[in-house]
Amino acid sequence: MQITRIDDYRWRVEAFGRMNVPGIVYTSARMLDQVRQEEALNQVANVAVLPGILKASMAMPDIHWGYGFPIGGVAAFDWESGVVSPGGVGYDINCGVRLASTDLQVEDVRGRMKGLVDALYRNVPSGVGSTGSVKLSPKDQKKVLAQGSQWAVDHGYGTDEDIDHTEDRGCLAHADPEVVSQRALDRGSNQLGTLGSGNHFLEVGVVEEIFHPQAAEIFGLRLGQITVLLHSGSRGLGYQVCDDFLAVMGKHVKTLGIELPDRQLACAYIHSEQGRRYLKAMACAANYAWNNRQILLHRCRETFEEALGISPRALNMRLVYDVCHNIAKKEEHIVDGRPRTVCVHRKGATRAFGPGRSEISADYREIGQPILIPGDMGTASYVLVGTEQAMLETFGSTCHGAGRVLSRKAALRQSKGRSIARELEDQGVLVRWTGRSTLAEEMPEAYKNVSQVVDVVHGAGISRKVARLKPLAVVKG
DNA sequence: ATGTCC
Repeated sequence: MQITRIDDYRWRVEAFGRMNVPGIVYTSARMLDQVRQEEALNQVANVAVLPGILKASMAMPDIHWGYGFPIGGVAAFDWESGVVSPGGVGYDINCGVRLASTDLQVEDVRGRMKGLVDALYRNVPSGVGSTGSVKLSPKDQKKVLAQGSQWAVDHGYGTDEDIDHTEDRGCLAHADPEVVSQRALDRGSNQLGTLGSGNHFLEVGVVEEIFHPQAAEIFGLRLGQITVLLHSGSRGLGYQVCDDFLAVMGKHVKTLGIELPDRQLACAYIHSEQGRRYLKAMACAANYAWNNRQILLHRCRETFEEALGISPRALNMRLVYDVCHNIAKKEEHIVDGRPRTVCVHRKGATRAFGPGRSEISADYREIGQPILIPGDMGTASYVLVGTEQAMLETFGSTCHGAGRVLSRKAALRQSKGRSIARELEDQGVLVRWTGRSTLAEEMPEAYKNVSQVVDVVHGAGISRKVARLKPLAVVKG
């Protein structure tokens, strides 16, 4: 594999073998060494072999090894001649992040964080297999899958503004519950309003620095403000949809005569029966995830009010934005100077639409889309804004987080004999968690430096820094 | 990520 430096932030994986396009990796000289040791670069090259891929197989600076496609990967396929692949979306369909602002300043919660985080831990179910308080009839469950966030708001979990400030208004329109397996439906029947485990979290933070005052003001962010950041996905339902369609496509792809460099790249042409069914089922899982995050936000509002003894009005917890970072979407982009309809796979990558795109909430359309980048639980999270450069280069996409550097196993090994909770507390971060090994697997050293990751996408111009948030309290699954 | 092995 030959890798050529383009500039300070871009490296090209030269096309070889059956690659249709080159790979482009957004990174820095410093982080490239970490990437080189991984299988992830081979995965970037593998994706370039798939039929109908346009421009390049791209990777963001938080790239790491994933199922088939790398996490941090962006790949767009021609809508007419290209493929869709469950591995290009990931097991957690519409895993995503939402950020809420409040009218509280950090002084207002000083000395009250312990009570708050205990209440959040009590009220927001977390951990593998956790179940929530929202019970769905089979009929309601299908409505959730078809309607996404709207179902939650219609049932008292949130406001119309929440929907305005959610990517795709919290609903992919082509969702068809009839193509979702009974097993997936069963797994999702009692998990709405639950956090999940692994890297999913609920974080109370404070706005620590502002880089782009105009965008920060439009997004409703100011220094010293208390914020809530939620990271969760489609739980067991999305996992099952992915699993079901990997099996379908694994079989199907063998009939197509596409020679895959990796079986995990199982795919189908977008217009095939299998491709269309996957996209319909994926949309259902995406809608489930938006509904889930909407209910989680509602629980946060209730819990802040209860734990701090304040009114909804005094709290004024408003959704800044909700972004998904595991999805395949039909979008219009300019490719080689002409408009094309494409299927963009963002796997551990965030939409980063620049100013003017009609898909962005009217409140933000002039400045660009808010982008939410969670870091590790001890360091920081970032708010960015989408740019015209992202539209030109990356199909309007950017990074999604810090990205792992240690496997879960390696993190466990390195944390032996330490108290990660104590270490975090010493750094001013209160943590509550469910899983036995979650904190160790998720310790700050298991991740790349999020500031370095963000500096790459900012430096490359595919998004722009708006604000940095510092965690004060974290609930993990 | 995941009822972390139907």
